[in-house]
Amino acid sequence: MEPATTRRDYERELRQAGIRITKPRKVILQILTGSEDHPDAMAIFRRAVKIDASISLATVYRTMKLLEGLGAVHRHAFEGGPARFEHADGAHHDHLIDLDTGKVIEFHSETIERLQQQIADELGYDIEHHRLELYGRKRR
Amino acid sequence: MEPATTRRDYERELRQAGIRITKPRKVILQILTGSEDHPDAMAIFRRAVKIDASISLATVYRTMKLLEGLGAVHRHAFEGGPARFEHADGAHHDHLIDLDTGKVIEFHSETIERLQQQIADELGYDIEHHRLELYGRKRR
DNA sequence: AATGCAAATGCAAATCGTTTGCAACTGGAT
DNA sequence: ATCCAGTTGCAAACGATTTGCATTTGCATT
Ligand SMILES: [Mn+2]
Ligand SMILES: [Mn+2]
Ligand SMILES: [Zn+2]
Ligand SMILES: [Zn+2]
Repeated sequence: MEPATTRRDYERELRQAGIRITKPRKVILQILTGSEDHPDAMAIFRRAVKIDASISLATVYRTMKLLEGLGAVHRHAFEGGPARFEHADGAHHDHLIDLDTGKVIEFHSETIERLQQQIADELGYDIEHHRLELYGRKRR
Repeated sequence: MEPATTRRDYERELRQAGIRITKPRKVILQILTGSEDHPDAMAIFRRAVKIDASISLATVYRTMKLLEGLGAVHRHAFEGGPARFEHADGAHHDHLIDLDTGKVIEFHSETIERLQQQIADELGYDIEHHRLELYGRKRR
């Protein structure tokens, strides 16, 4: 049977956007698509250095900005820390951040999404994007 | 008739929290309670200097942190810019940011709030606080 | 396979928003 | 009026991110 979703081919996408596939970009894309967490630039950099020791942090930042512009990654600015990233594969979701562990849990509510639309409608706005973050602690 | 809501007396609150009412704090509180917008530290500083030319930006930052800790102000980290503040008087609300003008529009949905609770419940979490920001443009 | 050149890189320095060390200065309790 | 811990202004430090620039590299062209 077929996989439920086809994985995006980011290198193809970059190429057809007229952007060069360089070694650092290959490495960073590989890290991004191979991770299911939300690493920050420094974490991506550390992982990248293991694959290609010559990569610089500046290039990680430049690449994240490039990929964000192409819609290939999402940037999150959770409270307190540096920006964190995730590949833009997969469906939209929002985040619950565990204040004790820093763990990020993904969730999605179609109802909330609809209500957001409705609110924007009533205010005469079109939503470009939004951000819903819940900060909490495990109940015990 | 009485006003619908009684305005908080921040100076009293500070005093009873064992915190000194200094001149810079008076000025900053006056600015905060007298504003209905969401100024950043530099904007607060500029307004403060007009009232007392000796105030420093460092004190604005220190005071904002102090007031935030006391629950007297809320800090927002909207996309792109520096942190912005508003006094914590009034009821909870979320924000719609106009991407063209930077204008911040407040809204509230009891239904969304309830759904957030429900989601956290199902994930076994207690929400400490949350952040819902809509970024959009005026429909035309 | 060699050439050419704009695009991309690494490095270090710069920038931005925010925080902090420290000596001088109050607020407010006595 | 005195006292002293809390608070201030200043400048320097900070962490995250961006940028200038000389060098390297992808890749389109021969
Ligand atoms: Mn996610
Ligand atoms: Mn508000
Ligand atoms: Zn959402
Ligand atoms: Zn809310």
